[in-house]
Amino acid sequence: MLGNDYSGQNCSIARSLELVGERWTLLVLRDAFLGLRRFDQFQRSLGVARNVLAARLDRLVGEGILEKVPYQERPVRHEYRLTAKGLDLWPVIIELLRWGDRYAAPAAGPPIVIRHKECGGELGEGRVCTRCGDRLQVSDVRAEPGPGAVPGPGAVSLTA
Amino acid sequence: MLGNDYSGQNCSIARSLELVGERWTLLVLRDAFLGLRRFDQFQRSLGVARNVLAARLDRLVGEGILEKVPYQERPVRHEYRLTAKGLDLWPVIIELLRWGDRYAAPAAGPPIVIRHKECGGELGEGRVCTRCGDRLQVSDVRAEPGPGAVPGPGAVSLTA
DNA sequence: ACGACTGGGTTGCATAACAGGACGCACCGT
DNA sequence: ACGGTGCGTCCTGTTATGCAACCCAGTCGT
Repeated sequence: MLGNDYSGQNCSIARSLELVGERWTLLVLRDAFLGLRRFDQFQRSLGVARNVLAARLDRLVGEGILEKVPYQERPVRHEYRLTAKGLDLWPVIIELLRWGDRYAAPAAGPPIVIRHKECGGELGEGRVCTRCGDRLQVSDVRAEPGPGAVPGPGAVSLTA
Repeated sequence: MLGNDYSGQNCSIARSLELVGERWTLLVLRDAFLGLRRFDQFQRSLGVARNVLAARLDRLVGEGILEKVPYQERPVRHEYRLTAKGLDLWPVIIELLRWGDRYAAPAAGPPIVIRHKECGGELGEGRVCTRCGDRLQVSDVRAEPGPGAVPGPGAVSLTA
């Protein structure tokens, strides 16, 4: 970080931002929630410089938000998965998504819609399903292309 | 922003972060939700460089998240207030606060507690009051010093 | 009348972070 | 042997940030 970090703030928001507030970090996490796992997937999806991506992933692993698990030997390859701590950032991501949908979506509508897997209802205020009224967790939903989606290869799964 | 902005992402999260994801911006907004209004209040509270603060406030005013209203003439002095668009960022701030409380709070506990004004219950999951079960809006709550608070002059009001 | 003070900035410089591209390296398929 | 993939590291130039100094209008104390 820069010389003047957010310390001395005694505020949980500042401490959260200290961990996930760096440029690209929340977008890496968004992609992780969308099911991306591997270095190159993140890199292609974000277009971020590879050194910066490596630094962010390392940081997130160091903070226990992602974990690096080998998915093959010879050569050893790792994938980055959300830990419980990382999965708990889901509400933050969702509220950013909702605000962006309301105030910064393309004219066509939101590019992504979050739906309750069970009943197909959309996720609404307070992360409650607008159809059945359940409070939704990350594992209860899937992401679908919305009216403002553009075609192209996109990940879809949202769950771990 | 830097050369490579988050554009080309067609994602509401990226668009949100484009507006509020810069360093200090979300902390400025946190302070605005805590009732701070004036340049010097923000500056003292955050310890941010004055030029950076001026740039962030200008940006937020330009995006319609804050508005600059005069509170005296001769000399003209302005204060920065949250607009409706800005107030709608409350859920984002709250979820960051909750995550930080869970994973990055001091041992003593969270420095700030959000309570339902009417019944005194704490704000819980999904921004629902843990006592009376109401879904809470920004105007329904107040911020109080929590177990991990440190003494000192702090704003408290949370509402506009 | 004069200097100090306050609120609200602007300017200039040094440093840290970022973007972009080249490079490395172990393996795999052919 | 050769090209390709997965995952990075290194180098270099550009951008943003931190920091301190400065400015300006008005107001207050003496």
